Amino acid sequence: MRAYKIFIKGDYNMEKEDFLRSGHGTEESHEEMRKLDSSHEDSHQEHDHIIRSKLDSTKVEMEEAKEENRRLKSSLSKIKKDFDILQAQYHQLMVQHKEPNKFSSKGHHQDKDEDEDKEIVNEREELVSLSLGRQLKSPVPSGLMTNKEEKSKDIMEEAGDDKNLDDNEKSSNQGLSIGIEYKALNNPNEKLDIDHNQETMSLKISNNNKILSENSFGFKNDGDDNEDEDEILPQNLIKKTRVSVRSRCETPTMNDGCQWRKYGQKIAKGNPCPRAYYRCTIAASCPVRKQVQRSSEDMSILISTYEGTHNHPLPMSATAMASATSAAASMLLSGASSSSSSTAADLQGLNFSLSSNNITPKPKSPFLQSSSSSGHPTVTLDLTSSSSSSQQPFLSMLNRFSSPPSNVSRSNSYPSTNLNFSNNTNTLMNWGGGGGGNPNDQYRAAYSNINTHQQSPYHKIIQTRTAGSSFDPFGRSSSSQPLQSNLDHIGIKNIITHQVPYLPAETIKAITTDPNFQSALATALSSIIGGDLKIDHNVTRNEAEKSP
DNA sequence: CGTGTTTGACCTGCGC
DNA sequence: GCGCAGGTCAAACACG
Repeated sequence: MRAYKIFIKGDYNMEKEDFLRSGHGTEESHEEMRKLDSSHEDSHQEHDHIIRSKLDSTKVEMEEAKEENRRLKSSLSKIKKDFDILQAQYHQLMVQHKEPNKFSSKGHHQDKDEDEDKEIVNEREELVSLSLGRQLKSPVPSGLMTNKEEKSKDIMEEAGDDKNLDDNEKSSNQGLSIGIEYKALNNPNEKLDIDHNQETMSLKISNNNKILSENSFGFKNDGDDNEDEDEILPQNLIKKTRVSVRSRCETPTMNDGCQWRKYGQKIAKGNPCPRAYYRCTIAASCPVRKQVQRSSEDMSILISTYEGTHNHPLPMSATAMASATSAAASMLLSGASSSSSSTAADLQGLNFSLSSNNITPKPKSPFLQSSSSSGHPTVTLDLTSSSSSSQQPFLSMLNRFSSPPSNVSRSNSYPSTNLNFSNNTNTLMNWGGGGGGNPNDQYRAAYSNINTHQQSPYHKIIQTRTAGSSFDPFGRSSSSQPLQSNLDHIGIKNIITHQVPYLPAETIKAITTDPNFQSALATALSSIIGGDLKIDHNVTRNEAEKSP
């Protein structure tokens, strides 16, 4: 029996010879040989049968694969249809918003020809920088624009996608554009590459008719311009705006992806906990500072205050933080420049509200917090509020956008914005995980949620991009992205078709309706959430709204 | 030995 | 002008 089995697998002739050599030369052995031959036929048939069965199974698998392909094709076509519809709706919306804003955004640069508009549009579309807030197409911001930004602009003009021109132009007509884009500094042609070792970010903020301020939280490609801008820009007469992040963290410092060096420590008045001073060490000349202090009210709350502008490429996890702080800064600055009335906008369930006057101290929105630290206008990202719905932290977090934080200081010295990204998980403490390491890994980490939680609410935000083009969450144009990226547009309709109920201030409206802003914010949020949170894919926004 | 932290001294801005 | 508090500097120290 053992020999038969060997025949099936092995060399029949060899086994037969061995069998003869083994001394079986009698009739009995002949009988055995006949049995062996017949068994060989049986084994051969068995072999054929196995092959046939394998073929059948392979055919079945192929059929399944074909069916899967058909399903994917159909879903893709459906997505494309949805996308087209949404694109049209977005166009319609933007046209509606375009008319009233036309004057303010183009009022003082009507002499600019259309080519320049398109140029800037392309720039806005493809800038490596994080462009937050309102940006005007005037010679003034060109002074703000660093050489590298101009280079990137040129690069983008080369690689510009005319498909997106209309949308971006409409956005820019509102004087607002928020986007994060990356480029390879050394090789512009690698702009679309996933490798972001050389990615840089910058942030430019300007008003419709005047530059508000060089934002302190974005990332410029050339930090040497800081001083010049400080001299040029009147808004820099006020102290640098800060972003304060309140979070529950047991560790001495919050991992925000940047590398910091401690240079001082002080016992601040009114707080027994010492305040630590850090500066960014990724680049020697980086002016960014960070203060870390525990709250006197709740020792478990860590308050990290950021100030300054990075002048170097950042790790992906740090850019996520930058996105969040930039969004907060944008809120602050837009609020400071807009009318005194409170403003609000509904962004995919994120009730972005903002009020910006120094006259009415009481905030009408969760984001209005008039706080100032040493005369610095301060934006507070509050990550500290506890949540009972741990299963859907992000949804809860979104919902808490409409509830004012209870533990934010307030004063009237400067306008301040408070973003309540409340959550009860310590995963928030890790902005993308790891204080450095391979930027690609961080990039993948930041994307992990996006790719695996396509139905999650923030994923829908992340995937909302300017119509006609495919962007990754960091704003890079990625029309050549693989299928996954295209599929990621699934959620786009949820944001565009969601009508903004009331838009008192066009600035906030423009900010919150700008897909680039949504992307930047979502990027930050996705990094906040990290890979630890499991978002229920089946949760709808209505369900999210039900949660407390 | 290089890098990061600690800590007292010093500088600066603001309010009185 | 003075005092206070926030912020920064830099030498000493610790650590891998």
